[in-house]
Amino acid sequence: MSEISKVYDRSRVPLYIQVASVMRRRIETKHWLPGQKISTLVELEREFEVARVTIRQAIDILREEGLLHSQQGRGTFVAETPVSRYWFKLATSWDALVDTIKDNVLKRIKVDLPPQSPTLREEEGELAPRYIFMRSVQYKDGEPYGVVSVHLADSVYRRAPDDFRQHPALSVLAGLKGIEVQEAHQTVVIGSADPVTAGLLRIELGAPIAECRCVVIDGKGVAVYVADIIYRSDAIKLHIDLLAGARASLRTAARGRAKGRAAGGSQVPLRSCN
Amino acid sequence: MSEISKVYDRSRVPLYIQVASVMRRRIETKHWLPGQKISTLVELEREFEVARVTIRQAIDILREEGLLHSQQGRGTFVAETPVSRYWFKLATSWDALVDTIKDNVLKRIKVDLPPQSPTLREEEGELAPRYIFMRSVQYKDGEPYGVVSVHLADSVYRRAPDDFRQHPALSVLAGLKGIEVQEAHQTVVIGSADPVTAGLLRIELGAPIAECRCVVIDGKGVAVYVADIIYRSDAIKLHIDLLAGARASLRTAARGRAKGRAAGGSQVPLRSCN
DNA sequence: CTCAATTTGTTCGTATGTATG
DNA sequence: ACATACATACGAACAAATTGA
Repeated sequence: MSEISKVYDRSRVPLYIQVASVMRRRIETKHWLPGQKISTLVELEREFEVARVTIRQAIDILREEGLLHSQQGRGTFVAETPVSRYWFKLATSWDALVDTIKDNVLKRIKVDLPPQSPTLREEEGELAPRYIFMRSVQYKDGEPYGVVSVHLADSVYRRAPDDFRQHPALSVLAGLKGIEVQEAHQTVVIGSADPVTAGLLRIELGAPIAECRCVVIDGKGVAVYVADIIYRSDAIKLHIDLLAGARASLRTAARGRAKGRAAGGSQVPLRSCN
Repeated sequence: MSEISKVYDRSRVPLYIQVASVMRRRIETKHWLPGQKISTLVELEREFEVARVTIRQAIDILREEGLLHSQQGRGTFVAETPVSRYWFKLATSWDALVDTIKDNVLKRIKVDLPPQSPTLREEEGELAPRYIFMRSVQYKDGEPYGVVSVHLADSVYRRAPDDFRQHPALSVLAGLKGIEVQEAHQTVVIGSADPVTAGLLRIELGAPIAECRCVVIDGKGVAVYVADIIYRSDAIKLHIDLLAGARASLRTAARGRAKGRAAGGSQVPLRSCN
């Protein structure tokens, strides 16, 4: 048995779907450029070590998706205008997070059996006595890309019920006076869509998703905001500035030394150490 | 047509695999608790609106994975010791990154046609004149979980060729004197495995993966280290302290006021340069 | 202990989908 | 396009183990 068929065998997914997913990826990663003619059926047959019909089935899928178009006698070509992916930048700081969500387009979803309170891990603070539960779907260009399920401490909710009903909870929370935020963190893992999520995001059951959990802990150690956010995996991108901490320190230090001086330019001096 | 079968129809993946993935998720999210008896076949039949045999096939998959076990006449139960997933914490700062990889278990892979130099985007700095290309696979408990493809500037490589051959490039780089790091960032998106990656990581073709790109830019604006790292999606977890920037500022400000006080504990003083 | 209800395990027939040559 | 082989999915019927009345 050849190397490549061992890879296929690892999967229970039909061959032509696997082949399609590989070709789709080549287009997305610009390995196959827009407008370019892709390999001939014969070449693909040899490369993937599958029958011609299987290649054709894979190409059919991508044609339906608008990623390829074929012309008899000429060949198969990559579409000129591939869909843009990974447009949503996951926030990595409080300010960025509040900023990105402040003018989100979202639609509230009714939940039949709202959970009374969130289930917290040890490091996620203490439970508040009462929570409000809300769920909404985020849209871009009419396409859903995220589902947000929020547990908001009732005490916080009562401060501005109308605002919380109409606007993203976190941005309302950030604007409230007198709330001391002791901790705010977000964890991200990759999971797969359950039927409810798949329905809301209009993706396949079991399709990869990014599961984000965002917890805000107040000055007393109480988790006042607990959000489970699920994004389509092809919508999001994460950009981490590995030197951000150092940069922030420098900025503050500089500010401390020469008070009021701007942190100057886009470049930072940094790392001449070692 | 019912709601749920609409969801199924969106996918070309076999039904029993979809059902299995939903049930797997319930176990992972503790919706079904360890040791608990899950719904009977008849109930599951009704819930998923599929035939009994299909439910059985799904359960068979999870039994093979060690997540479920059934007993005739009693029922089907969630395993007591579900496999731990998401154990690898993706680093979000330079120090954490250097720290996590410094004693990695990895195996070098020979690459037939190493690319001459990386393809950089605008924000990723200037190309160095020459690069060395290396690829390795990272293991935990004999299981592969990551593939690292590194382009290292030749000028840097020559500083310590032996070290670079034997140890993770980034930790060697971090230890080199006189290298000024101007930028270091990492972007993460979710993709799907191509045949080569699937083979190396022993996952299905098209299975979800985390694609990380890590770029280090030196003082002259040259990208000296460009790594494409691919992780199995079920291996990694990302923890973001949203207040890290603010915290770092505070820390430095405090240090500025009371000069010379050690940053305490086993933590490296770090970045006290400049 | 037996009986009935419950629950998983197995098998058949049929129809359609997948993959090859 | 065709013939062949195997996988997927359904519904139904029956067998075997477990439980509790």
